[in-house]
Amino acid sequence: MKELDPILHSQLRLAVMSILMNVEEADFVYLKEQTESTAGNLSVQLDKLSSAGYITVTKGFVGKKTRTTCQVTEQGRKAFEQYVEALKTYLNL
Amino acid sequence: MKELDPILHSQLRLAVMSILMNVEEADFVYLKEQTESTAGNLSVQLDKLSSAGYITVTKGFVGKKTRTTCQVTEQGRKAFEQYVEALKTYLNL
DNA sequence: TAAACCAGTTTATAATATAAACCAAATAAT
DNA sequence: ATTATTTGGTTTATATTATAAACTGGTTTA
Repeated sequence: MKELDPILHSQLRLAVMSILMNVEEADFVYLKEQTESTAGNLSVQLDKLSSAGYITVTKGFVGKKTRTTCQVTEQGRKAFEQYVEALKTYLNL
Repeated sequence: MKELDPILHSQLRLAVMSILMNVEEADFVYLKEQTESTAGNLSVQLDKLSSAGYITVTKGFVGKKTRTTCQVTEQGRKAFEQYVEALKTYLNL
């Protein structure tokens, strides 16, 4: 039985990746809304995805307000697709 | 975003359920082989699935040797199917 | 200028997964 | 016959994880 990438096998990280797979980029606030997570949890999980090289996190400004935007990397895209393939063997899809 | 049942969102428990969904019953030794898990880990996770009402665990004998067999319950079957549906929204399937 | 707010980060805690250590019975070896 | 090994597990300890609570630094509002 195939291994399930532990970085992706986490509800919140998977939700984030799922969103980022379908969108050019997404910012912190948007991800927080969509995933209904707390800021702290989201912050931690974004760090993990970033450390794993699955996303890039860019801090910028919009006017005077900070804005943190995230994008999936090519590596992240691949990992996600492999995770999906592995899961299919578990789910009988 | 849908919640992912935490009882099923675990590699080993999911693997066990996946096997049990396709088979009338399976014993401890078989599950251990198929999942390539340690006996300790498997024992703990079977307990959790059992406590959740997702499987039944029956201890019997075959000759003089003990034999622990597992079957998925109707509740377990439903939970598994719902988990699959929930996951699909994450995986874009 | 103080109070409330926004966008996050850091830290503490609780839950989880996992393997190591253990146990009792059966079989094999000496 | 007695000791060693294997089988089929369970219990317990540990390391990792997920999560929320508490905090921070700047910003707008009153």
